[in-house]
Amino acid sequence: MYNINKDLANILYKMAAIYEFKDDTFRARAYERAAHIVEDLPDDIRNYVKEGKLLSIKGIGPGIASKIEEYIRDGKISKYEELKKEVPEDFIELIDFPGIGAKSLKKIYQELGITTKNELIKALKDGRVEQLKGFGKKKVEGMLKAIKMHEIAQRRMLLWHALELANYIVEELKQLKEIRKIEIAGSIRRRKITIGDIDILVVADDNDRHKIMDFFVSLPEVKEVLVKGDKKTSVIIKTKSGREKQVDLRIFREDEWGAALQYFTGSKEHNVHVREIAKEKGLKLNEYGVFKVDTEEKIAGKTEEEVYNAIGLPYIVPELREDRGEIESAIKGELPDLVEFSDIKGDMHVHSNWSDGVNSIDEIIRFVKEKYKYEYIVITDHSKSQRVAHGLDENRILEEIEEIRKLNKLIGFDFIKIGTEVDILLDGSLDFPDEILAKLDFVVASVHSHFKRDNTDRILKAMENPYVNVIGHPTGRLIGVREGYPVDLDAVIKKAKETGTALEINCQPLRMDIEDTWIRRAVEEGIMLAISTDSHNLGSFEYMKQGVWLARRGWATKKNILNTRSWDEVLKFVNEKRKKMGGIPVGA
DNA sequence: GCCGTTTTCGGCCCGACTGTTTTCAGTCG
Repeated sequence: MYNINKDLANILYKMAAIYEFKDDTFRARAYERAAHIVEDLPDDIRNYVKEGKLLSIKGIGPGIASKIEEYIRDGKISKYEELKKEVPEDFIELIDFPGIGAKSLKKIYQELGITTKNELIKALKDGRVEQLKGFGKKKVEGMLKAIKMHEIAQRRMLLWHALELANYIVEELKQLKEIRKIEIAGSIRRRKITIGDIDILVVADDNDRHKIMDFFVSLPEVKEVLVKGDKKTSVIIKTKSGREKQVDLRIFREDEWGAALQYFTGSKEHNVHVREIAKEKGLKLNEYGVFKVDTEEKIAGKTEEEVYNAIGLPYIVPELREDRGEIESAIKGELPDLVEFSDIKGDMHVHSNWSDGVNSIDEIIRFVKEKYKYEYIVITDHSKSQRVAHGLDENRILEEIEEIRKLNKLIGFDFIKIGTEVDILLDGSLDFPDEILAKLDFVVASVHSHFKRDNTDRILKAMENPYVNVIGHPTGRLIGVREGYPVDLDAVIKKAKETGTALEINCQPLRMDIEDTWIRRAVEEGIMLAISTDSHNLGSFEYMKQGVWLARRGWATKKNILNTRSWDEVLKFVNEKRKKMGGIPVGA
């Protein structure tokens, strides 16, 4: 999906970097904050401008607002064009490399006249930088390493993979009996869909710190030690699949645990906001506890609840900690009661070997009934246009319906519901005629072709079909592989509300589609969401958990999620739409 | 550049680690 917000945010980030270079730290911070806000907006920034609401966004004042307006009007920001001339082009990028700071770059620029990345690398290697006052051998090595490492840091890992890696390290560390508590913090704990690095926190006695850190750096997967102290150690881990990731380990005392967890779970923006509130109340919050500023007396720190309560807030779950209004809601006592995995009653998007799934329906039944407490599974094999996926034609799906009826009879109840993932064709019509769709219990409709064009019209038309219950993976994006196709999700949400159609939260690690900010918009509009695994094999059913996490990051409660309902209630949802849009009710 | 039930000016989160230093600046998260 083409997104002007992301482009604008990028420029604001670059302006922040330039101000950092110019030693204008606070202005840099303001731009960085604004960039972050723009990036997070669910709605197109142009709508805020149109409605004159730009200045009502906290963190955007008259200065940045006028630059945003200029960007929308002229496609550029003249101040940025001006600033770019003051800083070598390569350096704007280099400032954001972890391990290289604006101050060092500035000194190298001023004293050596270096302006490009390649010249910089050369000067670092031939000893010119090392001669500068304040620089030395180690520092030069560090900068070279930072340039090399940048690529690793840029390649963010998918949540599911990062979690597997983090869990493995946790299991290794648990061998040490000196570790009394251990927890994964950072963006993994907040369940962000991609992960930069891994933060692990432990509780141990002061005397055991060295032993733990020594053990940590000696793990066979550790490729490089970046820093090693007795409170904090950072390493680069290389996984069997060749992926490299930074892992930080920090050790705390028992009575600091809650403050440490709170601090290192972040987000940075959430923490800054929380600490501002603490400050207003004459309190100081750091990773060791909550303290009274005047007397230095420690008043909280053992648990996260205690930390939040000490500064007058209720506990805020990690998934909400992004400074997207959760603190204001917490103050008002209006935090949502988020959906949980245990609320899930079924999976509404599953492929069997009738199309491109690996397993037979029988195998799926046995596996799912054993492992999950679901009341139903909807089998949604592909329709005929998906030739590569062995999509079913009209005859084959009728055969599949018969097979499912037989299998349900064997287990004594209708555990398997009959569905399809029907292709939305180029003109917005569907790959099955209504007569076939009317025979099914549940219909997922998805776009699988023409990813370059704006697909809003196709999706809106598909939603008007009385038998379409969910729009599958609404944007079609594959994280780090393919941008989503252009689609106006605001229009889709509006149509969903109008027609009684749900939107999917697709749990596949590469998809995680739709994103949290859009889920939140859907929740605000009161439309229904279905968390679905889109499973093609038995292992994929486990992804339901990360779909629930994503929904939680979008502030979804149980009532927003269609598959927290019993099948009778789902049928009501299906039949309401069929009635409203002129279709035949299920089973009629 | 942004923000404000102590402020429209004067603040802007806070501590660990490293390297280059003899007490601290730079950088990170």
